[in-house]
Amino acid sequence: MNKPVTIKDIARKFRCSPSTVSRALNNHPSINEDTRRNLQEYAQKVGYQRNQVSLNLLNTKTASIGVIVPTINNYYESAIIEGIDGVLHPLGYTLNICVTNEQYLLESEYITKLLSNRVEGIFLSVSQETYDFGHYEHLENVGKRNLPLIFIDRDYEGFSAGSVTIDDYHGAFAAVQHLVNTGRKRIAHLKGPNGMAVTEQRFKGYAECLRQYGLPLEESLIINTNFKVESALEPTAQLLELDQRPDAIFGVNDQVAIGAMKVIREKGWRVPEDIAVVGFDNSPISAYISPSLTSVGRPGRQIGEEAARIFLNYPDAAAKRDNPVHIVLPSQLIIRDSSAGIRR
Amino acid sequence: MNKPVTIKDIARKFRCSPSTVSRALNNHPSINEDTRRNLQEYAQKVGYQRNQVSLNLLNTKTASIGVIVPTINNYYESAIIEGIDGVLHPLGYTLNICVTNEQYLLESEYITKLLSNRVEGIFLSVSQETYDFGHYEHLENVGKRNLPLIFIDRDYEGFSAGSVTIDDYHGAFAAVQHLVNTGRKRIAHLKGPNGMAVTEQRFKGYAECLRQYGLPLEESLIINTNFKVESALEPTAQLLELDQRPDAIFGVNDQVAIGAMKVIREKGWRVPEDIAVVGFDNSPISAYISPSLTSVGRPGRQIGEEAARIFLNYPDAAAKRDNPVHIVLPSQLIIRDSSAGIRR
DNA sequence: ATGTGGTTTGCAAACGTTTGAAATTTTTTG
DNA sequence: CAAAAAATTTCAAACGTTTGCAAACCACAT
Repeated sequence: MNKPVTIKDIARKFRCSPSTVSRALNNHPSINEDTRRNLQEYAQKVGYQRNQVSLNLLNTKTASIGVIVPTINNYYESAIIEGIDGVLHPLGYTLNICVTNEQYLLESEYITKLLSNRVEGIFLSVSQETYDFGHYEHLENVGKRNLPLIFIDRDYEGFSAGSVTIDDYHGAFAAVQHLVNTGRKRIAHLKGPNGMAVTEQRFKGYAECLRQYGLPLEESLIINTNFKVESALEPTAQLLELDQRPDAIFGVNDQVAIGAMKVIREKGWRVPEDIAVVGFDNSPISAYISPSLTSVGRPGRQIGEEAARIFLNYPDAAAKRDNPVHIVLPSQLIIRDSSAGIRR
Repeated sequence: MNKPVTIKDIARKFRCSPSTVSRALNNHPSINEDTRRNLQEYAQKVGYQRNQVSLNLLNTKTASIGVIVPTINNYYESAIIEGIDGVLHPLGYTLNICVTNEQYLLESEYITKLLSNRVEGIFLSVSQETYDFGHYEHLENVGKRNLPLIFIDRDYEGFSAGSVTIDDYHGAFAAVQHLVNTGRKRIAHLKGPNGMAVTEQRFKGYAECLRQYGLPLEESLIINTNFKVESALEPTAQLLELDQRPDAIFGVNDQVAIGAMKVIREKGWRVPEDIAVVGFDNSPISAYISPSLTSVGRPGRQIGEEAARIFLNYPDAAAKRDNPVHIVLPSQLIIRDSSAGIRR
């Protein structure tokens, strides 16, 4: 862990000025050919690495941008990051990935850190806690700096910024419509945590679809989960013990749907014959489990790409704080075995 | 996107020196109470954020460390990152997560970037390409700087550095032993890409176990995959068309095992009655699919934690370049339905 | 007035690099 | 050989912050 070699060190060694070394290493034309070669060779030998920190200071820019997400352990989130990186990496930007673990405190801490590290933009998928408590003071300084802020996946209407989200509403609607069309009458919903936009939009799609098809919205058929597979177990068991058992379950995501399927099987019912199951995310595994899972696909990668493009167009009027762009990408129902077969 | 307020701006506004502003904002005792309050209030109002870049330069340290992984879209990798962060975040370190997507070029580029950004340590899980081509020139400058480098998950013997890995060998051995003990005679292996340590260690465990139990090692029963679920489909189909069909399949990871199960079902065979299946990773989903998947668990989080501890102890002799620490954590077989039932 | 002691503020240097302009050295030319 | 031109190198400032040390200011006692 020895000190990095600096341009000054090299200059001292060669009894020349730091300017000369700098120009030599940057192939500046006004440097003598021999000098250039000697300096470059020596720099290479001692493993000189230009100090980017000093450059960032000098240029007052960093070519780095912050990405704050609740979790990375998940197909969808990492697809978003890939999408952002795919657009921004070729342009020389570096991503600064921060994982909040759904905690407001960490989110706030990371915002401060990113601002203080002078990132040139922030992509934010707000944590569950932030949503729950609804306080957005940590974004104030982002506003004061007028730094490009783009909400990804989870939007927050209270703060005027660009956003790229999924049409959860229509995705959910399509899923439930599919269940209705295949003859299901009592469709339960394993809902996410109350208050979150994803959760509520999907719920809305579910509720509205039932309404349009004249089916009742029954409270006993709607139970909260927290997106994790385990959180579906108890609620599903509860559903199966109802006097009027559901004949379909719409899970807020694939994890929950998979958890539900497990319980259904364990209780001796069949999927899809007795109970159809539909998830949300179209995670890679959903096509390979048995029965394969019908699911609503979200174009995670595309979200990231669109968000990156908003960032790149930021100086444009359209993307500005007073009139932010909101992109809503469609989701797509992918029908598989877990909901197959028409019922009469 | 307006310029950040600096300490100089504030000083100009208040007709005082930058030193005074700096001290006031840092609650230095020698600052007049009124001055302090005024300056702090103003700084707060205009959203002043100290410029960490300049501080990093001044102190020639950054309290940030690089983490280079092939992918983050995966339970295991993200558990490792969580582990590292869990230990290092409370101490004020910031992680700089880089995803190589298994490409040597990106890995090399990130190493350079991290060095040049003056990170204080690097955690590296080498990419598949790096492994394949076996060139480690990109690590030379890390060596010259004598910067703490810790291999996580995938070790490379050619470069003297600390490492934390999994005992893949014994994990694989245990998995195959379990299959043998439950009466399986023709155990196939869906191997990973040749040359990678994980792949080869697991293969070794498989091969050695067969040898110890007097079972032949048949080439036709060993086929390569690339860890992804799709990559198991064709190889499994191939296995099922053999004259002497296998009665068990040991997959290099859960994804591959799940892919294999799908094909087995589609061809009309039963798991585990006709063919037992065992995976590797104990990914969260493995307990919830049907049949639930027997798998070898890897303590990802613990890997990250141990690696972080090596980093923290780096000045110690034990962790130094000339005598690096190598920690090998045990893996653990978790038996589920996909391999249940004894056969005679 | 002068000195003492305490409080508060400012100066200047430092971190590593780049870059316009000035200075120096080398080469060319008449 | 001197002058002009060209090639090469150095100087100094800048980015934003901190900090040891010196300076300024104030109140109060002599």
